[in-house]
Amino acid sequence: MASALSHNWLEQFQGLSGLSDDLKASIASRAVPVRVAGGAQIFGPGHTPEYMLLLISGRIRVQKVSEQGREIFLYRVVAGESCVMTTACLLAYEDYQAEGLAETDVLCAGLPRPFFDQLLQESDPFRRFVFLAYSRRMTDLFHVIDEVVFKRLDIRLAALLLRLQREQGRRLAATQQDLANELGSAREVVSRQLQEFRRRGWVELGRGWVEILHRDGLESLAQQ
Amino acid sequence: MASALSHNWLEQFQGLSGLSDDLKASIASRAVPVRVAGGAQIFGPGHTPEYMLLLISGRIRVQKVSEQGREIFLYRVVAGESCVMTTACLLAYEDYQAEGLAETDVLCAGLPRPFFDQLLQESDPFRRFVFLAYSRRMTDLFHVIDEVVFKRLDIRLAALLLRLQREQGRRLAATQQDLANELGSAREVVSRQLQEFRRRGWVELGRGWVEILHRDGLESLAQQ
DNA sequence: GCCGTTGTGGGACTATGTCACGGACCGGCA
DNA sequence: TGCCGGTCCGTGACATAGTCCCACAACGGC
Repeated sequence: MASALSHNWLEQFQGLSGLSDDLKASIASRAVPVRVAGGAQIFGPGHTPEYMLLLISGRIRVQKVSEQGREIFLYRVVAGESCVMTTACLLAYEDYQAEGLAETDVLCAGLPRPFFDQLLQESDPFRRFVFLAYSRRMTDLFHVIDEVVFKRLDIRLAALLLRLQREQGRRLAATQQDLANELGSAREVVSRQLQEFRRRGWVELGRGWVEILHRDGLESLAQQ
Repeated sequence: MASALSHNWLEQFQGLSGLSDDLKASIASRAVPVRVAGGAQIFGPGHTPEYMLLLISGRIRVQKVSEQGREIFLYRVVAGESCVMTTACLLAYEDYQAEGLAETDVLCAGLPRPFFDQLLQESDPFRRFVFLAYSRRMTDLFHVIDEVVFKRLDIRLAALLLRLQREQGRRLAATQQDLANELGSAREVVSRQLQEFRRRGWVELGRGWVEILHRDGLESLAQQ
């Protein structure tokens, strides 16, 4: 099984580079490959994982969904990071009211619970790695709260478009519903706001895409 | 110094009751009393604590403040809990965009950083205690996001009044500004909403207080 | 082509946040 | 006692955001 993981996958995890060679070898031999198809749920209500997951490739989107079906994006786990929510599920027994979705096909190294415990006990750097991951996510959540509570939607939308542009290039493949979900808002609101951006000549719109014409306008708005 | 802590303060920390007697004795001997006056900041931008704090008495309010001065309450640390944000400051080096205020005079047992590391290494229950505290706070933050993004303000206000009533009794000592800060909203909005509750006969209002007349109305609203 | 599904635009209304103002209440002080 | 400044509260007018509803265009399967 473990042979399905490339021999040096551990190297991409920054915080784990400080581990002793012994420990690295031990992790490499005990880690189990975990594959998840794009679109599948990795954790969520009634879905407790058995391994601590270290993300080797792919993206995991962590979000919250309301009873009425509105969504909000919380943070994204990318290659080289661990999924602390699965860690949290392993360690505590709280019910998590958030869900993690594989945005793409995902490959993880899974550390079985007892081995994870052992690592926490034996390795100072490993502990630091886990706690740092926790702290990062808390910081992400603080940021979400800050945006949602204190920032205006046009500013947040402009910032989102700029972020997506950095990832995808000038032409963004996203429906207005996708954008609304990312922001925790409603499609209609995003639609109206995009119209306003279009009137100002900042973007062009189409079915399922947004094209950025003038970054400057968006940027001056976003940095407020 | 340590003599200023009562000999059995450790007992009120549920998760630590599973520690060996040796370890308990060791903690008791190494813990340092940390006192903070009501109103003072315990952590915040540019304020890194030197100890992991176990809260023996008093309350800590963790909140976020916007540039325009609006506030939102995130969670509260009460006696028998640890302050994970100080833990986070100890372990990681992230900048925390939240602040912790002593709501009352506060007495903590402070564990020095090296001793804290040692405990994490040696004690399974202690690790569990720390991780559980982290997970609780993440859950709290999820809850805040859920409320802020998806719930209507009248529902949140009703729930807040009911919570405060459980803590304070029928007559709540709080200005409308206090309530607004708790919710991350504006005083005027809270004012208008309270007027509506008054028109319905659910509350009576005064300068600096709110009196609950009919829990039922508030409850039926709050549980939506 | 037809047709169901999805995505977009927009009108009407409600909910929430902001700004501005005045008035009520409070404690200190002459 | 009456004045006075600070704090707290109520409210109108307006801006922003969310909800509900409907029309229609684009798309894909047939």
